[in-house]
Amino acid sequence: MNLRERKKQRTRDALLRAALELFATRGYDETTVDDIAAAVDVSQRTFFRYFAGKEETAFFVPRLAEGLVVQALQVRPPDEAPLEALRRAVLESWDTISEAVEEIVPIDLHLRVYRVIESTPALFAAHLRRSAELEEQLARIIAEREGLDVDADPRPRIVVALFGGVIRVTERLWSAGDELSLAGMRQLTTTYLDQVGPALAGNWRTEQSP
Amino acid sequence: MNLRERKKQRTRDALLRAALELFATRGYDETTVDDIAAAVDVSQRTFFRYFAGKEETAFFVPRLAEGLVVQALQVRPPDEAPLEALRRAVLESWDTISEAVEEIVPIDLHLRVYRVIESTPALFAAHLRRSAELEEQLARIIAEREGLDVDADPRPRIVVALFGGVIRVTERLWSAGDELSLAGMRQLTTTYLDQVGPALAGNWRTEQSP
DNA sequence: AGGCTAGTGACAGCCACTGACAATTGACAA
DNA sequence: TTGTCAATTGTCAGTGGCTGTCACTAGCCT
Repeated sequence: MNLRERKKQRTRDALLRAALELFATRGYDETTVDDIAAAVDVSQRTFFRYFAGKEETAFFVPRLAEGLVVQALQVRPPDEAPLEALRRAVLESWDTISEAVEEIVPIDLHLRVYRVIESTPALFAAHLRRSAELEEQLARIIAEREGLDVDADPRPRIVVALFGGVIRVTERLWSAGDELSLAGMRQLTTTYLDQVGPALAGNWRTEQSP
Repeated sequence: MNLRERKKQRTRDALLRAALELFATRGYDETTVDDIAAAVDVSQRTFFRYFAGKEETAFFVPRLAEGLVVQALQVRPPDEAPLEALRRAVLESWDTISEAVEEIVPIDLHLRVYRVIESTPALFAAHLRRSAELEEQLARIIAEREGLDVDADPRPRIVVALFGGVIRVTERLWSAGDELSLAGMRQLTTTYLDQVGPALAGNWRTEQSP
């Protein structure tokens, strides 16, 4: 790796970390691109040469995570039921995420940023859009596993939509609570996914939720 | 109604219609607030006195629609199953929407704008966020119907998430196709909702989708 | 060593949006 | 009717995200 390359890499990482640190402490809207650039002592123009926009920095880790989920789902044994495959793919990817990112961004920092994402309208909206795109990818993979045509058969998209919905509900709850750890997220997710059956079956009034 | 009030109303409607017309023909990003203001011959500042932002104009009709859905769900007989109540509330609200809006915005214009919403990243993201907020409201109503505590029992949010997911899938399909009518939307929605059961049950490979 | 080029900074400009202040216009009472 | 008050509007200036342009500098390669 060149000196030039290394320098670029360092600038990029510095910008990223500075941005996330500022978002986590001061808030997203309260952080200007000039602030970020100043923290790394480069011009604002340089920031925009590394990132397409302020938003992109906030979604650096989520972006990596999405890639991991897709990969994980692709290697799931095809005889698993769709919901089961999705569940395992997500849980697996969380096992990998720390080591995949830690070098560049301390995952603890990301967890703080995640809270900012959930509580900042502009970021939350962007988050949902990214999720929608991810779900489209997942639906295609599921369809392929099952030997179906995504555009002809609604079922892959429906299952993924249900799964994504549950994930989003747990994300909200998790980020609103104070158990900000991967373990906590794991816990919440599994219990919520276990509720899918009960939620869709039977009469709620005759059965208690755990 | 005052002359003053009437004048305000007229300006507001004119801005709204001009904005939607421009979005539908030229595209959202290609339309500046100055364009909209100029089309109505008021200053840009006046536009911002009527609307919090460019985005707000694009979501005028959806906003009304959301209100109708909430209302419709609230008056559903409480002995209906949650998914059934949601389905009927939505279909009912679509019966009402035309007459509720037509005076201000031709519903045909809105359908064209809706396509813009789905195909413009910034608007699509905003749309998803609005949907998330609506789903939260619906979940609370469902919980109340069933005599449950939304924050203690996951099931209301899960059902609503599933329902919302299906709706969003159909919205995408509908806006991507060329049957841009309320009837077409209705049709798609009912058949997709009918697929929820099959999608979650049984083995996909042994059963065909209609 | 010297030419080449990627990376950068400085500057100008667009667009969404906001605050402040002055001018205008409708409302309402004397 | 007229004068006063309050609501509406336009103008101006400024902030922040983002982009194009251009000259300059620092690392690369022969």
